[in-house]
Amino acid sequence: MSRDLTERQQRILGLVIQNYIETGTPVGSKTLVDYYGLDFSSATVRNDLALLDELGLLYQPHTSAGRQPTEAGYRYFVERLLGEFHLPRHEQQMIRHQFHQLRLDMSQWMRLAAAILARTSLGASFITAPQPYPNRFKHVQLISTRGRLVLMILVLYGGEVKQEMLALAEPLPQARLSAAAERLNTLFENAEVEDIVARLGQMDALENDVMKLVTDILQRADERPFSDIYRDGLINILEDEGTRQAVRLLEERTLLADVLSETQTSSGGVQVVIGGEGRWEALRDCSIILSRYGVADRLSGTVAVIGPMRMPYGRNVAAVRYVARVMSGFVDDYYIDTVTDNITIEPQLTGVDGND
Amino acid sequence: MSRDLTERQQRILGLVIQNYIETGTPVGSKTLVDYYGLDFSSATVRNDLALLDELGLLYQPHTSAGRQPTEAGYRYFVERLLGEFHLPRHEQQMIRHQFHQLRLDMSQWMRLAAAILARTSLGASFITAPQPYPNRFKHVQLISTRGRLVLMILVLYGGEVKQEMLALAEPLPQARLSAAAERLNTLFENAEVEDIVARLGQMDALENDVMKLVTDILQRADERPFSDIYRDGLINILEDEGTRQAVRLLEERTLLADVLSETQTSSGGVQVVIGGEGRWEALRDCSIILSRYGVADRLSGTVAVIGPMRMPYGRNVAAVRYVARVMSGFVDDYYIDTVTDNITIEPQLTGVDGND
DNA sequence: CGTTAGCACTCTCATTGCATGAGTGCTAAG
DNA sequence: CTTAGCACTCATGCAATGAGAGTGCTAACG
Repeated sequence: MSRDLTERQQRILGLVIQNYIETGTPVGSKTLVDYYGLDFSSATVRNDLALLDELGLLYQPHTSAGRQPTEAGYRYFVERLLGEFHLPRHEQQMIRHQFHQLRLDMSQWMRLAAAILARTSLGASFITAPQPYPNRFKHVQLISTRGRLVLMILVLYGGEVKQEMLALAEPLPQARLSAAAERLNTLFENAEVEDIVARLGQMDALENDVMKLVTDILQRADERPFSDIYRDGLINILEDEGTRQAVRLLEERTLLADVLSETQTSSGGVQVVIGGEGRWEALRDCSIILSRYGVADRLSGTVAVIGPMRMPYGRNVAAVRYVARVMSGFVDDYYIDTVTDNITIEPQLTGVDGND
Repeated sequence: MSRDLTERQQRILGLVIQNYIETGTPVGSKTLVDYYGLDFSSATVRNDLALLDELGLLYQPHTSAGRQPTEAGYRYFVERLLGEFHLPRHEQQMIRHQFHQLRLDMSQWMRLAAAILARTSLGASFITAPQPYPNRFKHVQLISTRGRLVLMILVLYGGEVKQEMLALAEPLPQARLSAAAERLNTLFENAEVEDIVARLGQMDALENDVMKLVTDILQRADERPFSDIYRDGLINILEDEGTRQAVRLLEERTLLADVLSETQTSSGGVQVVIGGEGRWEALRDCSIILSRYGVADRLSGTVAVIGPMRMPYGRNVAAVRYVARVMSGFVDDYYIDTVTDNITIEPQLTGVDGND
């Protein structure tokens, strides 16, 4: 850490990592010189390797083996050596094209986003639905079904639609239900949970039941975020025992919530979590590339790629950034909001400019 | 196949399979006699083993090893040797209790059903949403959002709720949208796709646009069924290379659709697919236990457990059967339908009675 | 004729020893 | 500071070996 690396040392570090990412085997001084036609000798390289080893950026799995990157090595690589990289134009085009095949439905977009990332990264991917903050009431609809059962459909600002059955004390005609819904819609337009809670008990039984259920749903949505999530490419990370553990992240909502809340606290940069950062055992051998998307502070979700620590960072960061940007565009264009001066999240890699 | 097995041979076959399921290692004649205190000698057992081997029910991985079941062996076991088995009362109670903690929402039920099966089977599980047949229009709602954008919410008989944005030619006030929705609701009450298609072009522009989108959605739902599916317990099947392949089934919708359409053609029995039945390469080393649930022929989904061929069939069949029954109850009680004389699917194992 | 004891035989699996070679660190010279 | 040379280390692959589990077969038995 302390002193900065010389240019040659940086170059050697970069080549080791690049080669290790390609081949998966520890890389030695001779390989390095031969393969990349370096204009200094293997002995020189050895000296630098020893230094990088001492700095904790590289290590050898055993005495007579070549070097491979440590977590710190990857981190140095990602933060300082990874140049600007964008998806080739035609790939961008293809992605945009696929999105434009779809109709205007967030769940379809999310599914496709996950699929695209899984395919281009050869890792697993996930994407969480844009969470509005705070949740606000937009519209409720009551649909008479059978006997005392009523289907309640709740629309929130942000565009989320929740549905749930409601059992009445006695059957009521659809007209009565529609009237109640209409009244509630004008009464609670744009209300937050607290507003609704405060006014419970001031309505008739039906309306009160409905709004009670609405508050339940809203509170639940706050307590258990990230419930709406699409995954893909699991099959890609099942080969190695190490990456396989990452499936936990995708299956256990608590772990996912934990990771998501500890990262991405800041704005819209692409963030790279390497080797679980010592905090998440299940991610010990994995890296996650994630980015927020949506409308900053108001309506944002996370899109991510998970793969082995040994992954093509340049390419994958670019893919995540691009997909996040496309999704941000959709959210900005099509999502329901009260105001129109949205500021779409523009994913960048920390400190690196993300224009294309 | 030809001749029936003697009682002793059946018993030996059963014990071999039972022991193999427990230990995972090929089981030999001596182990069998010692472990289960059989009242005939190991030589006798050897003779029978040789016969069972010849019949293709058992095989030895190599000359000097014990026997283990073939696919045919498992099949014989499941179909003819597997006695009636039910979940212990307290487990049933616990499961019911967990369901009653939830509110009346199909997606929550499905999520829980998958979770319960994953936990009790120690395998992977999935459950598809009840598919109504045929899809019929119940209710549409148009919600003005921002500019020309309208959120359309479509409710189908069966209770499925679809949402999608609709871009109008020009902005319209909410009152106009509500009026149109109301008209469409009376006009198309209970209509199937064909009815709607037939009447396209007989309405004003707005109504036509809406119903065009509705038909699109309905047709798409028919073409790509099983889109609403919950999985759980993937982590349980990742250890063995063999079972790991089954993840494909859970990730690739086409494969899943293929398997589901080729099985469960009949009514509500619990069905066991062993080793892919020669048809599905990815399932070569797996077994699937599946059951329909819901309302026969009208509104049914599938619930299933996937695990290694070497799985505790008795227990898992019981679990699937029980969960399917509970879910059938929910569908019967709470789902929207035009008629009320539903016939809930009662899962049984083929030929075996499933009352409890 | 079905069952059982005895026995030779087969084949896997774990262990050991050994040779190979990649890659290192160190030293001394350029 | 860089480089050539060299002794050294250690994982890996291969062959040989022994132990043990389990078999099939034969002959005796009720």
